[in-house]
Amino acid sequence: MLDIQFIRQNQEEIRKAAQAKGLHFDIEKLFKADDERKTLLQEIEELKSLKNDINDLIAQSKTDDERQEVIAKGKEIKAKLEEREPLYLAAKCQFDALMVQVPNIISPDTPLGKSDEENVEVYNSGPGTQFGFTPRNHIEIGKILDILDLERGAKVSGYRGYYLKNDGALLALGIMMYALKKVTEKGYAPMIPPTLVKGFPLFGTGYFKGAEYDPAVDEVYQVATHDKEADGSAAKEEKFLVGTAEPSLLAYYSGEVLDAETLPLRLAGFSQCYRSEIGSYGKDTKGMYRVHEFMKVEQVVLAAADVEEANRLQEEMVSISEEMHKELGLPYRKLQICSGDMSPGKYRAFDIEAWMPGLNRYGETGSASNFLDWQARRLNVKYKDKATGERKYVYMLNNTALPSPRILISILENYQREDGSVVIPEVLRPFVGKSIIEPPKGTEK
RNA sequence: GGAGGAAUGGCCGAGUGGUUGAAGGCAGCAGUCUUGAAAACUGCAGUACCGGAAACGGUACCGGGGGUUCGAAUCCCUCUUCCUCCGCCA
Repeated sequence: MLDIQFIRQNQEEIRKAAQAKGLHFDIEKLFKADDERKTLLQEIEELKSLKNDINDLIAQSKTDDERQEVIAKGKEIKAKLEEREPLYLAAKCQFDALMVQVPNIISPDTPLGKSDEENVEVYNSGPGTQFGFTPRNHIEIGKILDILDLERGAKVSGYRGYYLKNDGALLALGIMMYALKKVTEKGYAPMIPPTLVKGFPLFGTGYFKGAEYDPAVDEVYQVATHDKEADGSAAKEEKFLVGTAEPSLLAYYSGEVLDAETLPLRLAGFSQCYRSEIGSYGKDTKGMYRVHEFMKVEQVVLAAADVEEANRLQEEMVSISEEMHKELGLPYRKLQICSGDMSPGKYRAFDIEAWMPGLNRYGETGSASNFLDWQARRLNVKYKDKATGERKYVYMLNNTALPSPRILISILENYQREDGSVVIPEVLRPFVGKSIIEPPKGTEK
């Protein structure tokens, strides 16, 4: 969400951003709704002002007749208000619905493009791992090493379900522990946030495509509502499963005014992540590349309202992800996301993609986004500017530190040897307790 | 799951239908006094939205939502959160 004043002052830029992102947004309709809302608001406030005068008139009235006259006047005003108020509410409702759809502007360095094919590679760590044999994919490796079971995963959990077993389980958690330690060293406060949340954190961060949750388009799981209507009280509770720690981490400060001196706030959350993948039927159907639940360490930053500072913090986060890819010895590249591949709220975005030999391509293992104040307005997080004493919305940014299963894919496939065994990257060895994962005895062919 | 209690400004805390955006206190800011500090005294101080170049004016806000009334912090309904006790349980 943006500020209506800002939208009016920067309408050309917003029009351009909407077009570049491939969104259809009628800005004139918004302005009309705003005008209508304001006209009605003024009318109502005037009536209310008259209504408030009644109190004084009552106090001044000396006789009972005078008093009755004033009360009659009050009744008249009340009737007028009752007629106007629904009109105002409808106008405001219309305005709010449009406001929520206004896309954020895009940074000047964002490449224009229609889809992910036009993302721009800004760094490449070099050619992928070379093998003296035909490399296997992580599914085959997982089977040989008895660390991944997709069949039973599907049996128990359903489509895209999986079990990580034995050293696979240790390796997955090791990746998480490694990432959490790394970002903690870099000054990000580690957190284990809730994954079962109310609607507002997801609305606030932009994970609901509209103003309300829509199971037909939103990639979010809704947990069955607990409906107590049977016993007379109509208590309903909507809960959702987060797809990343980002909503929980950012909503932590919702409704608060932060002390400017604490900014930038750097947080890192470890969480299980749930994704319905509702728009991805038939995409990446094999293995654990695209799954319904996985573990991830996510970083977020709440910063002062300064674009350059925010961009710098975004780069700081990306560089931490890059450092981890390097330490893990994974070939990777860095992409700047083009306008058409950016969600409405984003100002500037980068992806990290690790090389996955078994898939013979790069696969997304991280994404760093700068939203400026777009999320902070929805979540209502401000800070008090030290110099002016003014309250401003913070700028919010997020970045994948490491996602467990996708990094696991890249590790298994890059570190595989001809016999199916996998060398464990140095930095993860303390967590697994060994340097090589070998096929269980008696199973090698 | 059962039974009670509570929710007021940054904090504490008055206030049960009419100049209450809200007494009083603490903390905060500015000033007087002081060599400086403390103390004392004086003054200023909430947030959001609308109008305005500004000064300023208006409206709303006493956990959220709804209702009664000419008028609600105050009465009614409802939800949420917190506390206490009992029961149950990882």
